[in-house]
Amino acid sequence: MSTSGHTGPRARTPTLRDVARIAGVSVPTASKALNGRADVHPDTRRRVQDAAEQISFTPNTLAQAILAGQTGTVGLLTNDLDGRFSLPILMGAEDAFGAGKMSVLLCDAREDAIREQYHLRALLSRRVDGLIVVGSRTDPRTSLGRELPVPVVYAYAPSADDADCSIIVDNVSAGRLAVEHLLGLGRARVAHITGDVGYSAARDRATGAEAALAAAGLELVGPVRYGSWSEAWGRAATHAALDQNPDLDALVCGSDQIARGALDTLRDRGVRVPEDVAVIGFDNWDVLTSAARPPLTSVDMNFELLGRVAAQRLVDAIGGNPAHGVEAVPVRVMVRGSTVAGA
Amino acid sequence: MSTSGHTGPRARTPTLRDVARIAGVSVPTASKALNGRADVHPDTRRRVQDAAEQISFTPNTLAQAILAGQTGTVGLLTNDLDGRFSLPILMGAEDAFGAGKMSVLLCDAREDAIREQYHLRALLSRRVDGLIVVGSRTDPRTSLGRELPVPVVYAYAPSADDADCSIIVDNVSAGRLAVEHLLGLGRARVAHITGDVGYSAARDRATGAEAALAAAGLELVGPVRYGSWSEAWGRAATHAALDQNPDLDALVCGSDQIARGALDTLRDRGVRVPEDVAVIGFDNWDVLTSAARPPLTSVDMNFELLGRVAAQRLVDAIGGNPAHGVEAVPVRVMVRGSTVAGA
DNA sequence: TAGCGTCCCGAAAAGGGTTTCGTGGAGTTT
DNA sequence: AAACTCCACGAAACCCTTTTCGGGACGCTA
Repeated sequence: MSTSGHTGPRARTPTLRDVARIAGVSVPTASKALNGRADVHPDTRRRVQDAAEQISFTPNTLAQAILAGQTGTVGLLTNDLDGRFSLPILMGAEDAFGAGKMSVLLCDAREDAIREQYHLRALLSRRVDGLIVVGSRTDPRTSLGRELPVPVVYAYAPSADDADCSIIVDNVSAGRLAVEHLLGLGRARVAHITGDVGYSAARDRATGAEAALAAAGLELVGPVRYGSWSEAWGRAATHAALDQNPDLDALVCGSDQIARGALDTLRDRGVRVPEDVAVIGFDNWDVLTSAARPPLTSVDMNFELLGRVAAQRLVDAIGGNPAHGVEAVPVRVMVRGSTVAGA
Repeated sequence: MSTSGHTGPRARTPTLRDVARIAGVSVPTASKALNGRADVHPDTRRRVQDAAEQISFTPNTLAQAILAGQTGTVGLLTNDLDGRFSLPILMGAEDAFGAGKMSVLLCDAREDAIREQYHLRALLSRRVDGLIVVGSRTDPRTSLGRELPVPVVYAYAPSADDADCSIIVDNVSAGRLAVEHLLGLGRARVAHITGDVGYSAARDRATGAEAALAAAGLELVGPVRYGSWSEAWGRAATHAALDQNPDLDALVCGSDQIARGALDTLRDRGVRVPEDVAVIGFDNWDVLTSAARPPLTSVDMNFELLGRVAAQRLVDAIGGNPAHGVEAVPVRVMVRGSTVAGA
């Protein structure tokens, strides 16, 4: 019968008291020695450090947190972990926090208000120092309230309460930049195919696109074609757009998926990209853009930066400098072969 | 200059002592009242509950954890948050833990051993009750060691140490199931295009596919075509396969991306799918499969289940029943139009 | 009315760590 | 030798909660 440590009762994790006993000092002295405080004799400090090393002592962060009133943890309350927006935001935030000494508690509420409340209570009882709430759509969401004991930053989906701090992507700018990129390439007959009109992301991008055209004294070719965020819609709408306006020379597609569908239809109809029609998408989702034929130019919404900015604002708020209102993160055009040949 | 309460110094979070004071009882009595312990007069209990409600008291989980020696948190140490494998595993685990009262601390080591050690120390100092380590490849990884003070479950990438507990996807079965699906449809001339030969996932799937053919007295048409996990390779390899074996009637593609490339090439060459050639992919990545023309049949690797199983094994281990060795979760074929017309 | 049992409640300890403050000893000065 | 200073260490208090245990008040019985 094996009685190896591996299967036997797990050894109690060593405490500062163990370190102090081995080093032959009191617990407070051991604490001071390990934390680099003054008033400890160099020889004593070394003995304590050796003892700590010997038993692989790690200070119990929980005990420290109780004293300090700060846990060094933040809650990341997402609503659509599955979606492609939450993940890069989460990565950016994890990155920004991890660089400091913050740890991230992750919860997925899955768009369920009940579950969100449940997780909120759990996070608060764990005494997180702050909270980032990540939405799954750009449409405003209800605030968690002003009475929370910790600061909150809303990411992607802004809070409906302007007193809250929200970090969002700038969809109007994104639409504008997309069109400006096309205009800069000499295109002038631009059509727009996009997703569900119920999404403010779709409406905002259309607004930006039309504004950029208006600034150049132009208009969209044909109506804004709202539909769904799918390749199938991209294919169907592109057929319709070409049928109605055979002379269009650029397509702004509301998402990379729609753009992929558009590319397929253009290819099927023998329309050359980018020579005859330039195509641009949104989101810069690598798996879709780089594999397309030709590779797809896309507006990168900078989700990871958004996550980092949200984390930074939260750290600021925890430090006593809360921000209020909505802040938009800049976007950028990733140029590939669907707008510039050979790019 | 606003001096509203919102921007002022944040109120100290209420403690059990506050509740006790308001209710006019001692702290222990308040504790017993709120925790449903006996030996509390009903009237007293109600007074305490009212007081707690009144100041939105939430017990400090940290203090409870120090007493109990259990924090109710687990560490999720991923290496490729960006990849499409980690996320569903993470979701499954979050789901399984969240249903209990476990909270998840998320860290991303990004394939960096230094960063992994750093995060490991941070998690241990937070006294997590257990750890799930998610790899980014199916190839075995070095163990974190047997001397850790908490149980560890490895997910996706198994530990090289068989004494550890690892949960993996069954790539051999996946390859076998893919071929069996095709054989069941009456196909007999099956070619295999897959990704980087350096990935055990690619080799294992090929092994399973060849085994299933051998069991039916058949062989692969042409060699296993290893390449990269990209649409471009799928397109190129499909051309090569068709040139060498124009009579093939089924393509097993090592990933959905490769399969998308294959579909494009088949379409370009006027080969009908699934009538002339059936195509099957792996991973069942929705954005790729459902948007394909026709929709792509794919082997679902059940990542979310993998995450849930890993979470369950970890909970078992924390409860004193550790599992050892490697456990594979079952996979399943999601049938769509690329193998069965109209499906 | 003395004694006994119940029912509630609170004092004390525990858990791991940090901080404040007091004290003992050694070394220095007059 | 007495007085003083300074260094290094430890006792005690603290953070928040839970658990154990002791005891006061009360009602009931003999």
